[in-house]
Amino acid sequence: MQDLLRRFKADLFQALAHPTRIAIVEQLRDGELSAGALIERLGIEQANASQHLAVLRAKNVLTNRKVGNQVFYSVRDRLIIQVLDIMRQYFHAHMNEIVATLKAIDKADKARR
Amino acid sequence: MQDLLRRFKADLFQALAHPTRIAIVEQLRDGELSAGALIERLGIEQANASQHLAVLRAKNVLTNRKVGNQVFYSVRDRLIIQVLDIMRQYFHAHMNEIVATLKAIDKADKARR
DNA sequence: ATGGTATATTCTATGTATCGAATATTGTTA
DNA sequence: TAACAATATTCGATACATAGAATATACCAT
Repeated sequence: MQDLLRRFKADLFQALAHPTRIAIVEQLRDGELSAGALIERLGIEQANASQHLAVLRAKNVLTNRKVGNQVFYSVRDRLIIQVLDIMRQYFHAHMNEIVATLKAIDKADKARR
Repeated sequence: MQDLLRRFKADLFQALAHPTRIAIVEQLRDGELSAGALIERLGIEQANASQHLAVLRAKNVLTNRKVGNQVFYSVRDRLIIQVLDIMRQYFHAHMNEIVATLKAIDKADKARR
């Protein structure tokens, strides 16, 4: 059981472990949005957005409701948003090192291209 | 910047997105432990533990200090533990569905073998 | 120096995640 | 019904993550 619980948590973290999916959740912080609105705001491919939304749906991070042609998404439980807020605190607490790390990542990224 | 921040958050979630790594962080909740002690408590391969510890170190979730032959690990910032605590709340809030999901996962796992 | 213990790293095989392109589905409107 | 709009799914290529086996490193004791 303890073990299953850990797998569940890991699964949930996995669901959030992508910048685009974080962006989606952040966009939904203040209420629901249609898939189309999300795509527009994030400026990403429709198929890609839909795939990420599917991940978040599968892990029950988001719920959706259909209204005619459109699908509106919202965050199912604000605890998820709370987690993101703590992450923000964490970020502020460790700004210095983090910025250094980010720069390193960015540099590595550019080198790879 | 907003973008880099999201990548940072995603990275941190990624670091926590494995049951073994969650178990490690949970073991360290009340203070530091040596790598050996962790391995013993979790009952996993030495090399595997070391790899997971490397991930957690790389993302600055853990810090370590050497004492002679041994390396003691601890959680760098209790905010991380707070995140896990919120996950626990989340778990309790959605117990029913989660248990169903876990069973499904388990079943799929067994079918795969 | 030699051997032993604790931990880390590298290698390799396998599985999982991601993207964009193409296609399918569902609902709406003419 | 046909055409269109919004969203979802499937596919194929590439990248990333994981486990275990083998090997390396660091420190201690003799």
